[in-house]
Amino acid sequence: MAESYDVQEVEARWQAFWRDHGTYDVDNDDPRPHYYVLCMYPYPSGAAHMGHVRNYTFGDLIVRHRTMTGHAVLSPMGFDSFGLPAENAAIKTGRHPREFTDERIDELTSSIMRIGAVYDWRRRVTSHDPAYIRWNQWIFTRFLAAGLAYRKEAPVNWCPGCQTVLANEQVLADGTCERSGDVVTKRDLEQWFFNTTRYAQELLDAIDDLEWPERVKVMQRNWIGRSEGAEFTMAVVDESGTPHADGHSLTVFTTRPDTSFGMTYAVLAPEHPLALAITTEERRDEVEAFIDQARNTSEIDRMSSEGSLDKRGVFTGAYCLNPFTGRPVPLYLADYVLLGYGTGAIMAVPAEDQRDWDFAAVHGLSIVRTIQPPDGWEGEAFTGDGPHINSEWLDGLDKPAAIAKAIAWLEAEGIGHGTVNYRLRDWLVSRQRFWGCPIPVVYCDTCGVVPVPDDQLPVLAPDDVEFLPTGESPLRQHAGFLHTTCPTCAGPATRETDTMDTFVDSSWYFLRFCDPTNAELPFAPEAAAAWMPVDQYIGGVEHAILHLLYARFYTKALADLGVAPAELREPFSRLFTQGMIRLGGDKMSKSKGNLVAPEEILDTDGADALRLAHLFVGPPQDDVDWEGVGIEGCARFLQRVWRLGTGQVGTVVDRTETDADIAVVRAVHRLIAKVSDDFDRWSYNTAVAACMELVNELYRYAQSDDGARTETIAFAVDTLTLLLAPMAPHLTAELWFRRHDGAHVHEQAWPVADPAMVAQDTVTMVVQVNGKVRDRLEVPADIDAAGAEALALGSAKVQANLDGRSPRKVISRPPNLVNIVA
RNA sequence: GCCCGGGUGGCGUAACCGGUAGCCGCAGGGGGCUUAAACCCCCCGGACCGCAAGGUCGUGUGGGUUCGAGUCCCACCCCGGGCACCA
Repeated sequence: MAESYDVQEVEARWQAFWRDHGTYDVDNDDPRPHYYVLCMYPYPSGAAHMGHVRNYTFGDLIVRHRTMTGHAVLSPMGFDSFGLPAENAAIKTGRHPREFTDERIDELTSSIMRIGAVYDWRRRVTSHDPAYIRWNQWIFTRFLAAGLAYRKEAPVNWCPGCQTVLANEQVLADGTCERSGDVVTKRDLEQWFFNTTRYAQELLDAIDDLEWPERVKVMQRNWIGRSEGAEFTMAVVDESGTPHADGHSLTVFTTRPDTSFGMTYAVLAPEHPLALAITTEERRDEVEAFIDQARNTSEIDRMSSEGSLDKRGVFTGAYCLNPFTGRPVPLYLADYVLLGYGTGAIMAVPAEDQRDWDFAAVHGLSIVRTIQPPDGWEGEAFTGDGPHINSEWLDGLDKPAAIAKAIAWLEAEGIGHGTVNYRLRDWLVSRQRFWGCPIPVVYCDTCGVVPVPDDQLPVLAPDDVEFLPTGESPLRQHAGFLHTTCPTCAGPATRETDTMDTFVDSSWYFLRFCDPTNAELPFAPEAAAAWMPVDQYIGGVEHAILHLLYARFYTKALADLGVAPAELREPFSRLFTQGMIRLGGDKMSKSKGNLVAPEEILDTDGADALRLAHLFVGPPQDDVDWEGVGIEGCARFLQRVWRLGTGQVGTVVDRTETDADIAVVRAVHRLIAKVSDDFDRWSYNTAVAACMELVNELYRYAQSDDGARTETIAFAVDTLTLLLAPMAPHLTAELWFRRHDGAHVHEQAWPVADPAMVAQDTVTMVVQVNGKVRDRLEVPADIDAAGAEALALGSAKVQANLDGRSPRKVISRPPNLVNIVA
C-alpha cells in the first residue's frame, strides 16, 4: 500500500498517453464553446529554457482548465523557424540551415512534451515549411496588388556584423544592433516596404478596447506616436528676401504653429533632397562636408550630442521667408532634424523649444519669446501655456486658441493646413538573407516589377548555395535562381533575391493554425471565424511593440483584402506578458552563461514540481529570480498529495457526519471558490498556496484521534485532485486513474462551489479600542451592528482597556470589526 | 529628462472594496520516528521588553485625510523596465 510515487515513470507514461490519444486535438466544428489559447511560437533554438517552461506552463494550465469548464480549446504549437542563428551557423559550419533547424525543432518539441504541455500537434506550423512559404508569398502578392507593399530607395540601417539591413525597430536607442550589438550605419538600397502607416490611426484607436497589460498599450501608443500640428510652405530666399533663382520652397511640420512669429531660423535634415540645391556657392564646401559626415556617422554618434549644447549643424547661406512676419530667416542643416519624420524640415523657435534653444545658443541665433513665461521663470525654452506676445494677431491668446487661429490663417492664405503626423514608419521588410521567405517578384526589362503568379508559388530557395559572409544573400550568386523568365512576357528577367523579415512569418501564423492544411487558401475565412480572435495570447514582454503591432497590422490588412473575415479587426483579445527569469539579479541568458537547464529538474523532481514551482514563486507578470524558486517545497507538497490520495495518511473511519467533517467539507468548497477565482485573475501563486493550506488541514484531520470520515476524505481528495489537474497534470491523472477505475481527471467537469457551504456561520470579530486590537470574539456571521457593539462592550479585555472611560463613539462593522473610540 | 511598474520578516511572497499585517513556501529552531542518518510526522519562528499574563514598536522616508492607512492624497528617496533630438 505504501507505494511511493515514481515521478519519471508516471510522467513519461501520461505524456505518451496524451500524445498517442490526441487528447487535446480539437476540430473546427466542435459544438462546445470555442476558446483559443496561444503561446507565442518559439524560435527553435534547441532544448527549452526556463522562459519557455514558464510560458508553456501558463498556457497549458489554461488549456486544461478551460477544457474542464466545458470549452473546445484550440491550443496549437509551431516554430518561428526562419532567422539569423541558423544562417550564421550555416556560414560557420557549411551545413544547410534546414538541417540545423529541423534538428532544433525536434529537440525543442521533445522538451516541450516533457513539461507535460499538450497541443493539437496536427496543426503544427513552421515558417520554413514550403506550404507556409507559399501562402506567405501569396499574401505578399495580394499586398502588392493592393498597394500595401511597395519598393523605394531609402537610406537604411545597415548592421556590419549581421551584414544586413535592419528595421528601425531593430536598432537600439544607442544606435547599435539589437541582435549583434554592432554599431549601425546608413546605406542606400532599393527596399520593399509594407504600408503600415496606412493603418496608423486605426492601430492607435483600437488599442483602447484591448484587454492587454496597460504598459504594453502605452508602449504601442508611444510607438505609433500621433501628433497633431500643421504643415506650411516657405519660399527659399536670399538675405534680402529675394526669391531663389530656381524658385525653391520648403515645407515644414510643426506642432506649434502658434509660435511661428518666434521662428528665427529653419532647419533641413542633412539628407533632405533640397539641401544642396539651396546651398550658396560660398557655403558649398562646408555643407557638403557636413552632409558627408552626417551620412557616415552612425546613429550612436549622432545621438551623442544628446543633453549637451553641442548641436551639430551648418549654415547653408540660404534663407526662407517666415510667412507670419514676412522676414527672411537663415536656413540651416542640422542632424537633430530627421528626414524620416514629418517633412524632414522644421521651423525653429528657440524660445519655445529647448532643442532649438540649444542650437541657437551654439550658433548665435536670435531668440524671440512668443509666450509670456510665468513670473520668476528662470528656465530657457518655455513650453507651457500662457498669453502670446510679439505675435501681432495672436497676442493675448492662449495656446489652443492661438494654434487654431494660426492654422486657420495658413489655410486661408493657401500656404498650409492642419495635419497629423505619426512616429510610426512603414515597415521595411527586405532582408539580404538566405534563410527567410523569398520575396516573390521578378524584375523584367519590359514589364518592370512582376509578382510571381499564384500557380508558380512557392518560390523556394535552391539548396545548392554557398554560405559566405558577404553583404548579400547567397541567392544573388546563384545563377539558376537569379535568372528566370518574366511570367508576363516570357522575356528574360531576374528574381528578387531578398527575403522577408521574419516578423512577416509571425504576423499571421495564428490564422494558419485555424486551417493549417488548406491547399487553396492561406486559411478559409470560416475557419478563422471559428476561432479568432485569440482569446488568450501569452508571451514575453519583449514582443510588446514589434511583433504585436505587425500582427495587428496584418490582421487588419487581411480583413480588408477579404482574406480574413471582414469583422476581424484585432488578432488578440487578451494578452498576458509573463516576467523574465533572472539569476542572482542578472537576466538569465545563453550569452551570460547563467542558464539553469530545465532538463536537470525534469530528471529529478519532474515536470509537475517544476510547473508548480513556476506557478508558486510569485505573480506571473513579475520577473523571477531563479534563486527564489522553491522547487523542493513543491516536490514535497506533491508527495504529500500522493500519500493522501493513496490512503497513506491517518485513519479513515465510517461514521455519521461530525462537526469536524462538516468543517472539512466547508474548507473544500471555499477552496473551489478560491482556486476558480484565482485562475480567472491570473493569481496562480495564491491558488497553489490555498491548495497547500487544505492539504495541511487534511493531514491534521486524518491524523486526529477521531480520524477522517470515509466520504469526507474521499470528497476532499477528489476535489483537490480536480483543482490541481491543470497545474500538476501527471500526478493528478495518475491519482484519478487509480481512484476511479481508469477514468481521466482531465475529462472531468471543473468543480463548482456550493455558495451555502462557502459562507461561514461564525467569524472572528476584532474589537479595537482607539484603533488597537484588544480582543477577538467568535460571533455569528449574520450579527447586526447593535449586537456586535453590545458584545464588544461586554468584553472584559475591552473594559480593562477602557479603564473607566466611557466610549465617545463606536464604529460597528459587523461581523468583522468594532472600533471603540474613547 | 519623460512615461510605466515596484519597495512588507533572513528570503520568495500574501493581505482582491480603507477594517485582525505577515497566508503559503524556503532557510532556521524544537520535538517525535530510527541502532543512526536521510526521508517522513508534529510544533515554533517580525523586532524589542517581560518568568508569564501582557505591553511597545513595525509595511522605503516625511507629512496629510480618516474612528481606522501596507492600501487613499501630497512631497521625497531607492530599485526595475520602456521611450529618448519625432519638431
